[in-house]
Amino acid sequence: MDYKKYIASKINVEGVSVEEIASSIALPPNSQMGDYALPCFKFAKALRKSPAVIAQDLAKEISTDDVISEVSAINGYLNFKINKSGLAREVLGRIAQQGEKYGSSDVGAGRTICIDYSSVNIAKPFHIGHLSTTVLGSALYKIFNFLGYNAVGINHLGDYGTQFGKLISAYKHWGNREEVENGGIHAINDLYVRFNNEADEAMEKEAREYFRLIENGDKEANDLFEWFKKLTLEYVQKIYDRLDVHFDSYAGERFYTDKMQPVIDELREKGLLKESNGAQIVDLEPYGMPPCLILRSDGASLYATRDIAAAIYRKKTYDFYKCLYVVAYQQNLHFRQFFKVLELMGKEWAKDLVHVAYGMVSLEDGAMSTRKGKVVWLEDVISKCVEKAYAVINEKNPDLANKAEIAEKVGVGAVIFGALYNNKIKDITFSYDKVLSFEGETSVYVQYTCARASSVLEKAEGYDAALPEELNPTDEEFEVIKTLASFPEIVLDAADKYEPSYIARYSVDLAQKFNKFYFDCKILAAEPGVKDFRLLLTKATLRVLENALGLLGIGVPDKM
RNA sequence: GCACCGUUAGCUCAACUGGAUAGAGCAUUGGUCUACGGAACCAAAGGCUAGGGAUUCGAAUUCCUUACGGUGCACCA
Repeated sequence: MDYKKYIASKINVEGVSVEEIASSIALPPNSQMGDYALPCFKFAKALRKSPAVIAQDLAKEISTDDVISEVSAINGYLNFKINKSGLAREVLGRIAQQGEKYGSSDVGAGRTICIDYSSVNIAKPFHIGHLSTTVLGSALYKIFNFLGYNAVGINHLGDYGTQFGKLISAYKHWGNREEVENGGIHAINDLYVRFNNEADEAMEKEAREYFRLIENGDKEANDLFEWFKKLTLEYVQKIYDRLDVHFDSYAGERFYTDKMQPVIDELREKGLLKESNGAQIVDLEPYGMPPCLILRSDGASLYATRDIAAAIYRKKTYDFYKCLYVVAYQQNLHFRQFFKVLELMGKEWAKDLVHVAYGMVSLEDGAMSTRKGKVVWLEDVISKCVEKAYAVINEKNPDLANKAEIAEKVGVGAVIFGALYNNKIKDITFSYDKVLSFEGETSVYVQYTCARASSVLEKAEGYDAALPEELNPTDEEFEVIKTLASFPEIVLDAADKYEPSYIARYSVDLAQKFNKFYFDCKILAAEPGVKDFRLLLTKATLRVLENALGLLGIGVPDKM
């Protein structure tokens, strides 16, 4: 039940629609005032009465019922308290019935949403800079699916470019099969780094030649490239498995090689292409942007060319409702440019392309630099976190059966949660201290809350799942109930703003309220009727915390 | 130089999108149920929301401006 809408339907203000009123309804700063509030200031002009008088008049008109238990007017606000027993019954009933579907919806039914995220580069290991796009995109993928959309996860592989010519050149000079097989992606990366440090003019020339050979289908060059690609994908798949990240397509840059010419033809046909300093560009001066480069002066295509081709291909293939690009804000201009080019080409769907921009990751002593070896590899961060989780479990709960499995959930959860807890636009300074902190606003805190709840439920050994007619929740209980009730709205907001952090914060908020309840109210020792209610509340909280963390890709152990 | 983003407690961040007394965590100090898991709970202290102007009944939130920081601006992706 939508309480805002219900309340709005009872309020009659001349010339204002029910929807408008519903959207004006806010939550009071503290629950002594009420559960919902309508500020009456904006009606003052139209009604030619003071807000305080309006609120008082409205308060007189509205009768209480089995939903609204109290109406009051304070300082121009119309405050509502809702029937606690009714809300508690309704919410707990719904969670019990919907279970892991609680919070989901069918608002997205029939709509496809493409999400381009993670987009690994072939031959480059994952460092913490890749974490944001991967877990943000993955969370959005899960959230949109949860809301009934058909989400399509796309890993737009970075598998095209002169760097692969460099890599082959480096391999031919310094590498060998055995070393690469054993060393995997890091061995490949070392070769690439060495090329950048040591290559002379001759090798640079050779690299360009190798790249040309890949393009022209040369067998040896392509076999090497495919081998590097295979090793890369095997390596990243292990990380994706641990992070619970999935894709429906791995169509990367190379996939669009033969799809760019039609784009160039179309641009030329529509008179958008212009020559400038030997290159082919789309002039974006009228829109206050630098030109978008389509072809280099040597005729080669560019980043934007492929992205335009990819967008057209995705529209044709998936007929998306929206297409998201989860890419750092560094590339803001690039997205604005090629979105504009598509618009100029007459693609009315260009408005459905969204750059979901997020902040950058740096190290405490400055920006990361692969060449200087100033990098933090993602697999190292994950291992350290899992190791620490294992150590803590060993200390606090040495007799647990499946410690390694639990440590994996806790450690990996901390890595994901740390990347999703803040607004995505904020820059992050990576520090092990922060990631390894297991107290306060962390996934570990939420998981711990779940373990407590599980433990209580286990000890309860059965209870009456039917709620008594009349519940009189305490303040602590009611705070939990209200928070449980708001989950579906939080999921919608998170999708609307492309902000998984809303869900991460919600999970901490719910856990805090539950812990307060847990501390203040005895569950197992409570009198029979109350005990059943509290157990149901505990079970519902556990369910919703699992749903929330699940949307972020974080598992919940029942003991830890 | 131009454009975009950011600036809130000692630190890291919130603030339901313009609403009531700006809230959490960490760190500091002091406390807590003879426990259903102390990875918890409570409390104290900590704020001219970077500065200035404007709009509004009402601004951390919108607009203008200044400062500081980040990012980007033609053949890399």
